[in-house]
Amino acid sequence: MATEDELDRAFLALADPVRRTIVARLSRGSATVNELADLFPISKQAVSKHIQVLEQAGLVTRSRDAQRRPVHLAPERLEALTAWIDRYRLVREAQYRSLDALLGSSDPGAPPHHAPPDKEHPS
Amino acid sequence: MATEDELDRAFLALADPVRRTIVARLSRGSATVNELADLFPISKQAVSKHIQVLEQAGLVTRSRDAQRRPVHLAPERLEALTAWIDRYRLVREAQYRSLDALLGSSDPGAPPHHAPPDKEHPS
DNA sequence: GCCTTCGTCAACCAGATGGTTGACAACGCC
DNA sequence: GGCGTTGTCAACCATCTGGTTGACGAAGGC
Repeated sequence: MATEDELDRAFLALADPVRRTIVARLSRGSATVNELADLFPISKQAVSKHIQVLEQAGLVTRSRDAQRRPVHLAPERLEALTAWIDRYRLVREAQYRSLDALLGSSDPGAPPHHAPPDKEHPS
Repeated sequence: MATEDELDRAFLALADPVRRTIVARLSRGSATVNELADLFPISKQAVSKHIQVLEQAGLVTRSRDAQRRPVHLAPERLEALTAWIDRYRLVREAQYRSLDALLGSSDPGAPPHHAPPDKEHPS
């Protein structure tokens, strides 16, 4: 299970097309900084920073190979993200489905399909 | 399927503990801005901004109820996120598992477990 | 009609982010 | 030892973010 701060960093890391492309590339095998930099029209320093963000987010790891520092994907953290999302997605979809089945259809403009706002925090 | 820009906004939206808490709260039912603001020690204007971020990310929708504007979770976009993550997570874990089974164990410092970096972008 | 509640808009501020360039350390090849 | 390769560190800059406060529009209750 990831801490709040780890979730922060992991989601933030994926909120950038460059870093998502890096993840996609790494899912097909490790790569060096220069190899990854070839994928983008930005400097290798910028790519190095992106990798640091991914590393601090726990999404990638690095090893040593002479002067190279290959980057590898760390799927465990990805799994933690889907776990977080699914916790709320599934609850919600279950509500949708059960009530959609009940109501037949729902007004997309004002989705009622569930109990009135469960005010657990009234003023 | 979500566009790159939509993924950007959705991941960015979840990269904040306040917004994640809002999502968690909404998974148990809709809520108004003031109800959500009660959950945090910040102004309702700030919460309103967070909701705008979530709305532009496609993670929540809003409806009208007199002068209230209830916020509802939109699970479809959450589903798109897990779909994106799983695409790369599963590939990667399949590699891990098959090679872990093959090798018995792997050096965590320098995970080799697959073919040498598939250089599709050599200089 | 008046006032309260709900929510947003605008202006502003401190700090983080993503990019640049330049210098430099580490390693291996000759 | 000298050189090319790989990658990082530091300084700098423009832009975005998350928060504030203050004013204001919209909808109902009285």
